[in-house]
Amino acid sequence: MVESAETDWVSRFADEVISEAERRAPGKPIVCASGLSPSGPIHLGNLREVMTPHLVADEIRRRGIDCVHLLSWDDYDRFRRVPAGIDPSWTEHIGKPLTSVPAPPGSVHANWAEHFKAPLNEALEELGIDCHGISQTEQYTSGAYREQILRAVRERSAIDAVLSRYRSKQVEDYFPYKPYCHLCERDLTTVTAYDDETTELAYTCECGFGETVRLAEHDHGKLVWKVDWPMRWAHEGVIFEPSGVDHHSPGSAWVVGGQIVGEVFGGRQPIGPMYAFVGITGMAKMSSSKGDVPTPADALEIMEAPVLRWLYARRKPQQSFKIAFDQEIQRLYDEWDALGRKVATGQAQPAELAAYKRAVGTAAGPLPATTHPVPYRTLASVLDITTGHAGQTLRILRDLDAVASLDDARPRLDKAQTWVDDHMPADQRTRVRGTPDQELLDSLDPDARESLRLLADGLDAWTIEGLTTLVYGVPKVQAGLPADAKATPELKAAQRAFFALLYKLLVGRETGPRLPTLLMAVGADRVRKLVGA
RNA sequence: GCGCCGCUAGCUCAGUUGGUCAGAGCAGCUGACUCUUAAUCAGCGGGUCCGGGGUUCGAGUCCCUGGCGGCGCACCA
Repeated sequence: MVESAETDWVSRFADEVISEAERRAPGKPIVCASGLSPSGPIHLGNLREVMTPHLVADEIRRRGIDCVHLLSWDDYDRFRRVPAGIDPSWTEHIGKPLTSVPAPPGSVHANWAEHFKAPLNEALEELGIDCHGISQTEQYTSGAYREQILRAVRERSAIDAVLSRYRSKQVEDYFPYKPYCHLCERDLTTVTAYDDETTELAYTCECGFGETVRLAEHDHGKLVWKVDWPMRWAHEGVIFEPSGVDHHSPGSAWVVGGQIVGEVFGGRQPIGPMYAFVGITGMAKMSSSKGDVPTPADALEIMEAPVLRWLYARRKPQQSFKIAFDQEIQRLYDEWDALGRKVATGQAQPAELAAYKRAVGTAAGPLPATTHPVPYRTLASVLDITTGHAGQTLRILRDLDAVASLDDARPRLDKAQTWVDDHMPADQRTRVRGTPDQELLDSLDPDARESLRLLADGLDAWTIEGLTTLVYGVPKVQAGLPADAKATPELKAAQRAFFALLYKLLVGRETGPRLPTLLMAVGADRVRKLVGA
């Protein structure tokens, strides 16, 4: 399954990761990692956190090298704030681990963290991303990190020294471990004493509770983020883990972590590219109504998994890009189909080919594809005018592109349907008139009336091709020209005028979807009624 | 204050370790199809690679320095 030398960014990282892994941990499976906090919806920007290591891990696997992709769920992080739209009573949970906070009202999930993990896990499945989830709640509460915690606490002055290099205001009594209160579950605790010999730790909580525990057997707290992250690098032996730009400033987690991992945990910082943000276009409707940003699941509602993978694979991590929820998606799909044709005929450039292969499948095999991929813009147009009516849709698609059954056009057809329903701009939507525009009909001159009668009389030619000939032919007949007359400027003008009249009568606008398709979708009887015949 | 990213044809972007690197797609223009409509096809791209220095035989491609745009950090995650 090893492909010829692919020179894209994924391949280059894979090269680097493989050789680095041989130096650091020869013979062991290579570890790539992602980390996500399920504090809210996991959006498309967060997907880069998973997609980037996935692509690299997948490339490594394609080369036949053992590789694991860990997904650390920071579900032991504190619940920081109640998002807009959630019952204000959730305020009482602020400070608790995300796994100890009740899920939003109406959720079927056990707690806040699970509620937001579930949809992402489903999306990852659909995207063919194979990774191993690790719950930090389970890790911390099972004592998996106990040695590392003791080590960090023992070395707290060293950690403090690293952090002070970047701090603008100094802190007193730095302590890298935060206990969750045993009474109220929250982290409003303050460590008041610690004995390095006995590991006895005393804390008080804002709720009034206080106690002394032995850290060596205490599994109810966590290392602060800037220590937690490097601890995990060392603990898991992570070789590759990207992170967002927000972690790459001086004093930020990536920077201080790189020093702490070695000085405190005896490990090494992973190879870790910085990735830029992922933007969105055309989500006015959703973001305003739902009050949040689109998720991978939202994207997968309107585009197939390979296309979404392609967006992340074609751009280098440090390059920002936008995901289209507006009409741009049609252009995107055109580009995608064109790339598919180039690949099929061997015309694709090496980097294009690499991105394409990463998009359509993984080391485990190809992802589901649409058997008969009709252009997305065609699907959108057809679904718009048929309003999703299956029989009409099939009739038109069969005539248009020899689609044998709607299933052949799926799942792309379903994605386009969702796009039309949820994202197609209202001003582009086609609304076939319910009743004739009597005022307009009454104002028509004899020539125009004649043209409509000719159209109505010719509607028996009930195929796309027949209707095409008909609509172009009516003005010719009126001009006394034969049906196969060559187009002249005058004739073209007449045709355009005729089309405009039909659009006006059928959809109330000067323009619209191609007439043959529109006529077919509207149906002969209704067309006759609307043109007053 | 510190720092990161970007700035290449109208738009979106490709351009591995410096040497056919000045490119692609879209838009646009021209033309074809009995078809100038929101679904077709073919042809057409000389743009100061943000500006200014420098290194080099040679720099979008490295260094320095200005500019513009986007973003981040110092307390927390």
